[in-house]
Amino acid sequence: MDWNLDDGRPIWTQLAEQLTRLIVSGEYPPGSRLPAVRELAEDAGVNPNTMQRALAQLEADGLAASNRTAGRMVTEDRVVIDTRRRDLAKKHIAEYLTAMAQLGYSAAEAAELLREGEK
Amino acid sequence: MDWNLDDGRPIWTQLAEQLTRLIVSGEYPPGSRLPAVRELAEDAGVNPNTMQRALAQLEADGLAASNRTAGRMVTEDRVVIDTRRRDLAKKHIAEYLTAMAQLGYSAAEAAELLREGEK
DNA sequence: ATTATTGTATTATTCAGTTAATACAATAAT
DNA sequence: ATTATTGTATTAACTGAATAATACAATAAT
Repeated sequence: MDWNLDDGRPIWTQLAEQLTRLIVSGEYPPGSRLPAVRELAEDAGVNPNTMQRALAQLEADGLAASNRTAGRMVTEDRVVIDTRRRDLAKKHIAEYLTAMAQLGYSAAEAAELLREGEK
Repeated sequence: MDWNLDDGRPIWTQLAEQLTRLIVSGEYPPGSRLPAVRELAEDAGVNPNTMQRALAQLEADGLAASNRTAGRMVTEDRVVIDTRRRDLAKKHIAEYLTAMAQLGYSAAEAAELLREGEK
């Protein structure tokens, strides 16, 4: 997969976000097993330590838990996952509106431009 | 003013973005004089070197130019400014749609949620 | 003419993020 | 029982971002 590690923010932060997206979008279903730390790290082209840090964040968020040698599992709690999905959506909506407002676009204009696709 | 230096990205990047917003939104009109580097730095609570770096970016973008001791002026070229404003808007639109798509929301849903405000 | 203010450049230091190279304990797989 | 794989921890080194402390040249203001 394409990990898209572009902007200047810490890599482990971006990795955590990416993993979170994979979970809330269902590509890593509830209760499923995540790839091993070393495997994920190689796939993303980062140091295992960096990936470990990202995964630690996922655990802190309650999205995953590790069973030591049995690997790491996505939480079975769909409420946690869905809540996270909705919260992220709300965050993106707010950020979009704020960004557009700072450019001088009203909320109505911001919504209208979305419908047009671009311009 | 509130500079909102929050996320983990380099501060000079965020400063440049903030200054750009002030210009494209018209708070720093075309041809007007920008505050001195040291003044801006103090206001933002950052080192003058860091603010200088942000301003260098603005010049590279053609949004401002320095007249040595006469201070630094916003470009008079309204086309440059307006183009930049539109490009930033397009970027935010694309980013919003991408972010929502990664969460599993269609473009229609993303637009709908905007209209509802939240949920 | 003198002074203050401007943008700019330089050097050193600190700090967080990242990589690297291991090491260890637990346990699934054989 | 042995081996391989798992998550985890540790230490060192490197890098870029940021701060700090200056310094300098140009010129507007006095």
